[in-house]
Parts: sequence; C-alpha cells; structure tokens
Amino acid sequence: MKKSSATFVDLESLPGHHIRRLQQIAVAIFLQETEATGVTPVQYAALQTVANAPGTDQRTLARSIGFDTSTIAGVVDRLEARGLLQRSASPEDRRVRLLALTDEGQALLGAAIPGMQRAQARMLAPLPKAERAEFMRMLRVLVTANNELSRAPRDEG
Amino acid sequence: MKKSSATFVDLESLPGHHIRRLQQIAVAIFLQETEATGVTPVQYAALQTVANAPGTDQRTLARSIGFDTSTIAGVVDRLEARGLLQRSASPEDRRVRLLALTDEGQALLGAAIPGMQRAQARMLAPLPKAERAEFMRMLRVLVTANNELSRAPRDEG
DNA sequence: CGCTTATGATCAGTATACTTACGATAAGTA
DNA sequence: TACTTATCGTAAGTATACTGATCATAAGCG
Repeated sequence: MKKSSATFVDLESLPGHHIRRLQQIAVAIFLQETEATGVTPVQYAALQTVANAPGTDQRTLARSIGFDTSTIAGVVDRLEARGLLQRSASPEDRRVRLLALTDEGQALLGAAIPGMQRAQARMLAPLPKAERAEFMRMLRVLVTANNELSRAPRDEG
Repeated sequence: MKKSSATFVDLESLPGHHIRRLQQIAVAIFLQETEATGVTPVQYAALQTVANAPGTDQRTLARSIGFDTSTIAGVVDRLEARGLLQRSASPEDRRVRLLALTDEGQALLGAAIPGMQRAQARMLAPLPKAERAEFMRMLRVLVTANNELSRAPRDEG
C-alpha cells in the first residue's frame, strides 16, 4: 500500500531532482580536480571561450555558453580582479567591452585543463564505457531541444 | 585542422557543460509550470519531503534531498516567512527544530503538484518515449555512485 | 536632424549552494 | 562531576543564476 495522502510524491521519481543532484556532483568533482587553480566551472567556461575567440564582447560570450548577461558581469568582474582577463573598449561601438585573456590568464587556463579533463572523466565514470557516449547524446538532445528556455540561449552552430 | 592553440577545448565536448545547461533548463521549465504558486524547485522539494514525513528535523531533511544544512536554513526561513511551514522545538533535544507544513503549506503543495508533474514530463519530452526511462536509469547510476561527493549526501534507502 | 527603437552593460533584489566558523546542547568518558 | 567530543542550527562570505530596471550608445527612419 502506498501512503494515502493525496500529496504524496516520491522525489526519486522526478527527473528534475536527479538533474539537480548531478549538477551539484559535477561541480563538486570539478572543484576537487582543479583546486590548485582556484577556478570555478563557470569561470573556466568563460576563460576557455575567450581563449578560443579573443576579442568577443560580453554579450556574445554569454550567448556562447548559456549565461545570463547580468551573471556574466560578475564572473568577468572576478576574473578581471584576479588579473586573468582584460576588458577594453571597442573602437567601433562604445557600448561594447571586448574581452581578452592576460598572459597570466592564458597560463592559468593551461594549468587548469588537465584537472578539468579528469573531472569530466570522473563525472561519467560510473557508467559502463559503452553507455557514456549514449548518455552524452541524450544530454545533447535535451539541451538543444530546450535551448531557448534559459535567458541566454546558446547560439546555434 | 583543429585550432593550433595548446589551450583550445570545445565546451561542447564536456559533460559538465551540458549538465549545467540541462539544470538551467529544468529550473526554467519548473518555474514556468508552477508560476501560479511562486514556489522554486528547491522549495517544492522541501515542502514535499516534509509532507511525506512530518516532524523531521532540518538535518534529516537536508540529507534526504541532498542539501547543505546551511542552505536549508535559508529555504526554511523563506517557507516559514510565507506561512507554509512551521519550526517547533523538539521536546527531546533542544538543539533540534522539528518541521511541519501548515494547512496553507499543505494546500499550496497540492496546488503545485500538477504543474510540477507537467514540468517533469517536459524535461524529458525531447527524447523518444523509449529512451526516457533509459536516461533516468543512467541519471540514477551517476547520482548514486557519486552520492558522497556533495556536502549533504543523501541517505541510503 | 530629431524621434523611436534596439542593444550592451550594469545594478538591485531574490534564491540556491558552497566553505568556514561559531554558539548551544547532548552524549560519552575519566 | 568535569572534560571532551559530537551534533544541530545559524551566520558570514563567496559564487552562480534569475527578473526587472536603468543608463549609454547605436541604428533606423521620417
């Protein structure tokens, strides 16, 4: 017999609950593996994206990674305060602030990558090797299909 | 040819990146579907858990859902301020605060459940029906295997 | 050129989540 | 009983994330 209350729901059955837990776990693993660099997952994503495409503005950076523009401001603030990243005014549009890594930021990014890679491996390690790609495929389906739902949806392509 | 920089990494290839995005999306869907009640995913989880087991203390609540005890304090504060939940002193252990829903909290929980259920369905909707259970199974494997990694690991069983 | 609209960035406010630290209380032990 | 250790809750500080508002600047248009 189940509990008789009309409002009984087992959280174990809810996708959202497990998604939240997995995100918590993913962050914890990332922080463990990159502890030496003192970089958070979001900060790493920002550094990596700017490194891949120097000179992007904050808006484009936000859209590329799925950040809210008001969130990215704080992230960039902290990275700038640590001397890892520089904001400079665009000569073409004075509203825009162009982003680039400092030498220090580039060095720290390089130092963070091995730990970041270990973290990614650990996140999926509990799955049998054959299932990991399948899980990633499903993740991609869910994220791209609902892409427009968060405030800063990723650019297509 | 790939980009030649030694620090080039495509975020698209990283599980952690997609997990973070999926969590953002799951929260957005939940808030859309339960907008009328003004309850967040975490607040819902707290209300539901207290409803399932009235009289639990905050520590047990935190462990049951995977919260940090310092996080749950704020959540309970807000629910108490809205009159949805009550803290009372335990007669057996004066350190402990026992939790129970108010009538209003019980009613609001009941009102939130349909939207919550719609939200759960929408999260997995982009996957073909046959794959949804498989995705949930993998999620469970990843979460339970790494359960101890977040600060407030869930109780077993 | 002036008006309207759109865009980039920031700020204020709210809500998770974490760490570390602390006060109160309880339990175990010499 | 006094001392030590453990536990429950809270508080301060940091870092995402969101909404909504505001400011500065651009762009389009009559």
